[in-house]
Amino acid sequence: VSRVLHGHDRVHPLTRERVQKVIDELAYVPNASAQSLSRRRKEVVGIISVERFRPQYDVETMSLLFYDEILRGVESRLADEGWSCMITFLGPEDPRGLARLQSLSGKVDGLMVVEGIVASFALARLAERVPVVVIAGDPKERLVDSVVADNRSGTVALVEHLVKVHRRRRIFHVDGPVSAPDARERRSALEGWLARNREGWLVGSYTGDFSVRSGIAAGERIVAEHDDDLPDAIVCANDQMAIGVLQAFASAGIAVPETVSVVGFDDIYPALLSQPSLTTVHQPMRLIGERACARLLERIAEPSGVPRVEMLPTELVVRSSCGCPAGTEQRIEVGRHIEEEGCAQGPALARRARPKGRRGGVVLR
Amino acid sequence: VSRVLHGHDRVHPLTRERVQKVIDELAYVPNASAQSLSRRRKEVVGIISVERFRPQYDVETMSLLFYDEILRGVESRLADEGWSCMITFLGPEDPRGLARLQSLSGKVDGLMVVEGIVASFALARLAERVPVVVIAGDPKERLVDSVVADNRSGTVALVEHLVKVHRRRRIFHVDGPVSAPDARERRSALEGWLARNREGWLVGSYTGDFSVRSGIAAGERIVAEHDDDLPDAIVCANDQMAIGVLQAFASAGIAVPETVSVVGFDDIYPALLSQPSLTTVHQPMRLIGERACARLLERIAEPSGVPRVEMLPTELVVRSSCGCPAGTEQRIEVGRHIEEEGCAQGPALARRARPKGRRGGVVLR
DNA sequence: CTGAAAGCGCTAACAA
DNA sequence: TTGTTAGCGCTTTCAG
Repeated sequence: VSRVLHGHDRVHPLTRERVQKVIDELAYVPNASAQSLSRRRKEVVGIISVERFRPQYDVETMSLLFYDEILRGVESRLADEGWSCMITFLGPEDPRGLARLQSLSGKVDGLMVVEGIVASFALARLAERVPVVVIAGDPKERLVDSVVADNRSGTVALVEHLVKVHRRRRIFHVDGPVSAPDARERRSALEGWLARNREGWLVGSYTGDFSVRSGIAAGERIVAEHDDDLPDAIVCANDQMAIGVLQAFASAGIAVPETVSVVGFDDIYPALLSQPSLTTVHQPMRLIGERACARLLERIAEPSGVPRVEMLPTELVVRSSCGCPAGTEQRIEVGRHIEEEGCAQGPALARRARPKGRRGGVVLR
Repeated sequence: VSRVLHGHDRVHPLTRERVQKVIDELAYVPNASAQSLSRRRKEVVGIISVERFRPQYDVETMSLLFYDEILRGVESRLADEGWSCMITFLGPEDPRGLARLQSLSGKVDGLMVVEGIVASFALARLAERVPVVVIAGDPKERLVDSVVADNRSGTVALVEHLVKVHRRRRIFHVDGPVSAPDARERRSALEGWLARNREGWLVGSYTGDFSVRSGIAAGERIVAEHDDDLPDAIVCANDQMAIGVLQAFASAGIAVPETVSVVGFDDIYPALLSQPSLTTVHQPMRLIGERACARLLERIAEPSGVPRVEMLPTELVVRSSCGCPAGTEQRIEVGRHIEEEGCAQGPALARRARPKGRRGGVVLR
């Protein structure tokens, strides 16, 4: 039955037919647990994503679509392979978190983890047991495979658009939390560009927490402190905060984009509907999911080897909050697809790199 | 090790400690496949949901949030139990569909299927192998367990609000596709109410396909055919179509809600932002997921027994497109939590009710 | 090409 | 309380 089912072995056509008939009659489906046990492969990967419980839809909820798109990307890649996907949502402070991760790790051949949920020590522990790919993590991460969007060139495209096209020179930065790697990337790209180019400079900054609320606070602060001398442009680390700034400015009667430009990052749905519609940067979420999954499958097939960081291009989405005419919606791809080698000496990887009886570095396919 | 890990058996405290120490040192996690094989239980359930690939966010995409919320409900229920969840997205015409379902059914203890993806013959086949719960299916379904929102009382609440509060008597109905059970429920509830109450009556209807586009078509048709004598209210089978109608009316210069009311169903996010904001009915998606999952777990524990339909209350969301003042946002729970017995004689269930070598009715745990 | 049998890693029943 | 062992259902040698 096994031989017929998988078609690998040579089986006499008549036998095959006879067996197949019974398979069909019984609607036989093999027990996956037994298969996995025997094959030492479960053909299942796990993805750990963020839980956020919200009773009502709002702008914050919409940013969750980000994760749902990643999931869809992962699943579609997996479907091509005949594998399946287990999903676990974890809150930032879930007390059962570790236990759930552990239990999950026994049910899968590999794990994908969305940045910001799993503490790095837990990540290292997981990585000792199964291959792990980090999604949207720190591109400086050298110990685990990761797939990220190119936040830097997205930011640069945004600033260049502001400065070169709209001549907005005095930039105010609404930053994200220091703990968020993507906020870090965006900030450092912004600062780097401003340091290299005399045409624009920073007139102030505010550290928010990625929420609309903190964007409103930033906007109010700007109005209060720079009222006589508003910045030319507000560069926000994400769309939620940009929407908050827009709201604060609307309340204060400040015209966007006439008086000041506002731009965001992420391209969440409400950014499209805001007044004025928000110029932002789009991340290829679905592609991120697909690539992360592809990378994980490679790692499962070949656990040894150096971890890599894969960086995906983003899209500058030009709408009207930057100063372009209302109704504008132009998408420009920025950045390129980069793959960088990490560091083979990392502790997490070091152990994984030498599975029983194998020297690292050998490419097996 | 097994005894220590699960704590069931009496193990000497010293032995337990000694064993636990090694477990910790090795960071031992049991192989779930071997456990499942031995226990005859995988502690995994599958959920089959709809795939819809959309390169850009728009109103249609937002309606997908519906499914994502269900998934989150399922997962949270499962987490309480220490079980895991496998997700499969299926397109309506996926040629690999059957194969994927089959393969999935070998990996799980039970399946939840979102209405409208799996043909009923395939559903029956699945139900022979594993317990199946249908989500948002036809409440007339008597052969499989199902969990649905109470579309009927939601519709009734909507119409009563329109007729009794706003005196909108001449109703136009923008219907959903005949194949959709929820559209069917909403339609028949509307017709039933109108038949029983003389205060309102139908002046026309249009059959759409749940898309914004078809809503626009409906709106244009209404404008063209009823221009001199517009209906008092347009009752749409979902929010997307209501938004389409709103758009068509805006283009035609028809004032909503002054001249005519428009209401939707589902409470998708863009309904909140439409001009005017849409009065609609909210379904408790997350709860639907939780209840469906709970029901499935019960069925897995006790496969025999009569299938049930569980109906969850909805919320009337009163905003301004019905005629209430702009800025209104009132939520009123309607309908009650109902559980109805299905038919134990159904073929799908009949076979499941007697697993090999067992007479039904024996509770095994 | 087909049949037989040794595991895969675990649980649970039984013996000690 | 602890040790031993027979499966769980499948894949994959190895013999024939």
